[in-house]
Amino acid sequence: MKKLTEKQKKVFEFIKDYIAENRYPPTIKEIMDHFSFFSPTAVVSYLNALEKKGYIKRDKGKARGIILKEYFLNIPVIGRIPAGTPKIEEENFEEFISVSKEIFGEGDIFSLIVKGDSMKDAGIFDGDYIIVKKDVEIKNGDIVVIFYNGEYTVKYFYKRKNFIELKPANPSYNSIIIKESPLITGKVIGLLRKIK
Amino acid sequence: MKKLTEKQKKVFEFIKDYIAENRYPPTIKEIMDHFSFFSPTAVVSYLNALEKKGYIKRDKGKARGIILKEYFLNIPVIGRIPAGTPKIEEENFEEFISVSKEIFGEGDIFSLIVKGDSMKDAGIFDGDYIIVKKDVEIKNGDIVVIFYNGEYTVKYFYKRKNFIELKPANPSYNSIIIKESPLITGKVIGLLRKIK
DNA sequence: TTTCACACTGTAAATAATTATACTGTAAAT
DNA sequence: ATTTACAGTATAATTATTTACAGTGTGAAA
Repeated sequence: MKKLTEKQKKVFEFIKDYIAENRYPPTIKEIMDHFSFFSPTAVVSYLNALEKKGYIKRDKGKARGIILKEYFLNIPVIGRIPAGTPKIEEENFEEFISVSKEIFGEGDIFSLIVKGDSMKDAGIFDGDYIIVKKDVEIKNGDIVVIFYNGEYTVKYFYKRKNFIELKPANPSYNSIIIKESPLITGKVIGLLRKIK
Repeated sequence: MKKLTEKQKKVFEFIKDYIAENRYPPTIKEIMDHFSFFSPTAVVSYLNALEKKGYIKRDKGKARGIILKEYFLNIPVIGRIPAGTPKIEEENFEEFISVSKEIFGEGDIFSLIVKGDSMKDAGIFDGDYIIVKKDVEIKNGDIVVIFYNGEYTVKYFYKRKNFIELKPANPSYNSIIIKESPLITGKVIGLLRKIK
């Protein structure tokens, strides 16, 4: 991404701050007033520069049509998965986790609430929100969400010679060994925890 | 919070979806068009109902001045704290973590990136983003961020009879015992992890 | 070293388009 | 009896765009 000049940076920062405070973008006039410009054209030239350099996108003709490129990913949280429900597609989530795109990237991402302590040595505890990405290549050692025996579980994934090992991160539990190709829902790419 | 009628809910959902998609709120006309209303008054009556019931706030007179009440908390991420810098006030953060307010609540909250494995048995790993809240009461057993010996560290907090124990969650490390009252920066209320 | 293009940073003024509000009225549902 | 759920119309306010003009600095070419 191209570098901004000092003043461009200031304008960009103002837009960010404005959105953080007001939850909607500023108008050209509001930016103009804030910087004590005497003409909206001054602002427009900044917005053009910011857009050209890839920092914002503009919805032309629309009021407050300034969109920050570096922005958020809304992750739907599937609170309770009724055991035996293989479709997370049209889920009835109530919550969203919104995170800067830099954190988890983009893609088909959702969140599950972990039950149990079978992954505790991997730092995944009961009640944690795991961030799961669909449609990614699974490599040995990855933590995956699989649909197995009518339930969703989180395990380490290992492809062995003649079988697949789904290994918990807790010595109290045994690995699950399966012959057939498991129904992998996604790869765990992140975690979010609330601590009381 | 008062319950919404079916149609009010639909309008509210539309506003939420619109914002998720466009990053700025819809105009009255856009809502009107979406629901094929023939008059903006229809929309206004819905917005009034939503505001009265506490679901939105309106910035009167401003274009797209619809604000969702249930919204996000922007947590500044302080990437690297130069050892020996006791002020996190005017920090030079680059990142924000934006989370639904339901997750971590509200308040003076920031995030630090964990270095080291001294809290690994608490499920806090190297590279994790811990969510820290200032100005909260610290109780025994809480995980806290303290400024000690020119550095920030994360430890369990225990107030003993004649001293304070700052205990790591890793048998390889020893507790820090201090007599004087430590400079507690905040309490760890959450965690966010990226998994490669 | 000078010149020239070009990006950056603006002023000024007019216009077009978008957007919100206010008032009046109707009718069904709770 | 009040809330909910609209239509219709008019107007005010907000907001974006466009065109024209100009100074400053920077880097490259001559």
